[in-house]
Amino acid sequence: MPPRQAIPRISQSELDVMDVIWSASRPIAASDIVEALAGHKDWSDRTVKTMLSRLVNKAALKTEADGRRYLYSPIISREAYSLKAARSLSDRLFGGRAAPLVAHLAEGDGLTDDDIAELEALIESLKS
Amino acid sequence: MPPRQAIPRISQSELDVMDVIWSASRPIAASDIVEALAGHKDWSDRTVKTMLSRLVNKAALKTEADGRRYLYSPIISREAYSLKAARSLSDRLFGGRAAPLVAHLAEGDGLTDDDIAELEALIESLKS
DNA sequence: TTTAATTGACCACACTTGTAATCGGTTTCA
DNA sequence: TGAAACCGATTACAAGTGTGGTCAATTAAA
Repeated sequence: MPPRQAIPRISQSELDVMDVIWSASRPIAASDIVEALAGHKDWSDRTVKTMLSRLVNKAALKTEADGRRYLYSPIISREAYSLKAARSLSDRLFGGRAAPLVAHLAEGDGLTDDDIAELEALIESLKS
Repeated sequence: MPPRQAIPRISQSELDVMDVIWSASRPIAASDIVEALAGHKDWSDRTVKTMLSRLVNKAALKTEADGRRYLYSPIISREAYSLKAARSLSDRLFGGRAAPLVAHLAEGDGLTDDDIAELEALIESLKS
């Protein structure tokens, strides 16, 4: 049995950092992460560095040396994390049932026509 | 404009307490909450009391006196909280789109046939 | 009526999170 | 070649969280 990968708890802000790294889809340097975040987050570069260390510590990221700096890449995939988060929300608040969750999202214009079409196709494909 | 109810951040453990109170659907005493949690949570009653105070502080619960004790009831409804949480998850991890979220839940036997049927009916009703 | 149990109020303490500052070693540019 | 810039490591510090202890008042029981 391989040591099953436990998915660590990733905080809100840490998730913003993970997002950049997931999107990069290749090992990426801290400076590039800082730059990518600069648009929508008003963080000092030290703050981003702290997040990176913490994420490495909790085994969400790994590093490889590149000269005197590191390149960061995910250990936890976006898929794995999203799955865990979705499952946990659904279990915790909707008794594990997807329909009420979707119904909730639908309330208050939460779903566009495209969403609905997409969902319909998905349901169709699940019925087999 | 009525002072729009801001939904406070409720932590994981606090949510367990809220769950009991939501399920009670009537004002409920601390001792009953402790008892209800005893099954699946290994908490001291002091711990539960602390949660209750914090929840009252963050305006998620209100109290009414009943003799020398309090009865607790929700200010935040389960609906409101669930909606907020679902919306936030969907935005943060799935770009606000419901279909990938449902697709994720579907992976790994996340959805039963009943779920799928229910979803289908829901989708049908949304198409209008 | 003295004692034990109950209740909310207040206090404690380590860990996490958000948000950095400082330090000590490299580079690189003037 | 000496100063400036850059990098990761280490440290800081307040607020939030998980978990529970102490206290004072009250009530119920012996």
